Amino acid sequence: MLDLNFIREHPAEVKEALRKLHTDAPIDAILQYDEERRQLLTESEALRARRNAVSKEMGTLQRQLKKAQGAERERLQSHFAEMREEMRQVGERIKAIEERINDVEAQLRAAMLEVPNLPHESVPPGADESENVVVRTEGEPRAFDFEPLPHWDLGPMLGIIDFERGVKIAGTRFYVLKGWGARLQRALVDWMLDLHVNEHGYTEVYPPFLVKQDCMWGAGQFPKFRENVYYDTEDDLYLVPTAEVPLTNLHRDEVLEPGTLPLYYVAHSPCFRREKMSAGRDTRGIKRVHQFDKVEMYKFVEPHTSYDELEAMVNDAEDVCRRLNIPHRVVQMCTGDLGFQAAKKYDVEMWAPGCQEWLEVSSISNCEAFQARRANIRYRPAKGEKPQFVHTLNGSGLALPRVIIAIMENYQQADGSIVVPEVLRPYMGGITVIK
RNA sequence: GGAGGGAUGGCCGAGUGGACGAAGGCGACGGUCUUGAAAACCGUUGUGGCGGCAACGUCACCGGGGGUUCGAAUCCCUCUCCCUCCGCCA
Repeated sequence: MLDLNFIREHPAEVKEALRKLHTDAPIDAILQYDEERRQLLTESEALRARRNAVSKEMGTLQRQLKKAQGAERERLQSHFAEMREEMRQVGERIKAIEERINDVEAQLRAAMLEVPNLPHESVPPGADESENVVVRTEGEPRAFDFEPLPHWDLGPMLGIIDFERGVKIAGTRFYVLKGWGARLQRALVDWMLDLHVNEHGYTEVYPPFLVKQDCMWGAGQFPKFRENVYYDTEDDLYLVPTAEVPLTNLHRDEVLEPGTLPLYYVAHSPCFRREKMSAGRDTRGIKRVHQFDKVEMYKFVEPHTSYDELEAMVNDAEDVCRRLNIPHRVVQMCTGDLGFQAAKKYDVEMWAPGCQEWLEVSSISNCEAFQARRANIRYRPAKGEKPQFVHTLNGSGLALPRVIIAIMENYQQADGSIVVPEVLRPYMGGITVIK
């Protein structure tokens, strides 16, 4: 959510920024609702002030009435009745105006929730992903003396990925990891969590994987990704599409006291996505599936530090690639590919020689105060000062089935076996090859 | 799932439909006293909206929402959460 004051004071700037994002949002409606809301508010408050004053008088009058006698009593009584009648009418007007205010506020809020975040000035302009910018590439693609196979061939050959049974159990885009495949995933999760906790300073979190609807709005998943989440209608609970959702909401409606920031969290969670919007894309293998595991990094920071924190988080994700010894590159999203929440975003991609493509294994965003405003997460800069919105950042560290793809395809040997990356061997019972 | 009990400021805790943004206490902050500290005493001590350059004014907020009333922390309905007991359960 953007700052309403900012929209009010710089409407042209906001509209220009939205043009760069190649999206649209109901800015004029927002301005109109805002104007009407403030007008109505002034009116109802004046009426309330009047009612408060008269009510006070009536209290005093009633006490006098108890002692009064004869004509004096009657005079007071009729005065009281007059006031009561006037206040009854004032009450009705207040009620009518406030109904209208509720209505306008609901529409204003709904419109505000539709507006995406605005891009940071350092974001390159561009219409879509074709105009993203490769910032750097690290690591040399391995030279094969045989034709490297894609993971959808290697997996079944080794008996570590079972596509047919996944489909039998849960339908298309589901899969089963078995034996060393399942173990490889568990090893990766453990190793990545240990890395971020021990060397990058994050605190491990085990959050709920089902969340209330508020959380989806707070993290900015709704309204845009409504179609893409699984949910339980009976209890109105939503399966998390990423641990970013519960992590964002960890400090919802809180004021963090001075000295608390920055907060770094890391959580492993399953992620559930219906992938409705991507129907028909990436149908082979485990690149795009309905259920996958991910290790997610999340930061709550003071605004003036958030862009340094973003670079640091990108580095934390790259560190995973480096230690696995898999070539990767960092891509900066252009304005047209920023998504809904981010002011600035990088993707980290691993090279997959089997399917011959760069696999997005991480997406790292600075959301600035966008999520903080939606979820009402503030901090107190110093004792006695007013609370302000924090900046939030999120990034995968990393997304699992894709890292498994990259390991399988990069570490495969001519006989179809897969060498276990050195850093993972302690987590794999010491084995060196999956065969 | 069943039966009861509860939710008031940073915390504890009072509150008869009008004097209540709310007693009292604790804590925190400022001050007096003191060489310094403690104690004692005095004072301050929430958030948000709207208007205003500002001082300030005004409105809202006693778990959330609705209702009754001229007027609600107080009465009614409803939801949520917490506690106790019973049942079930990894």
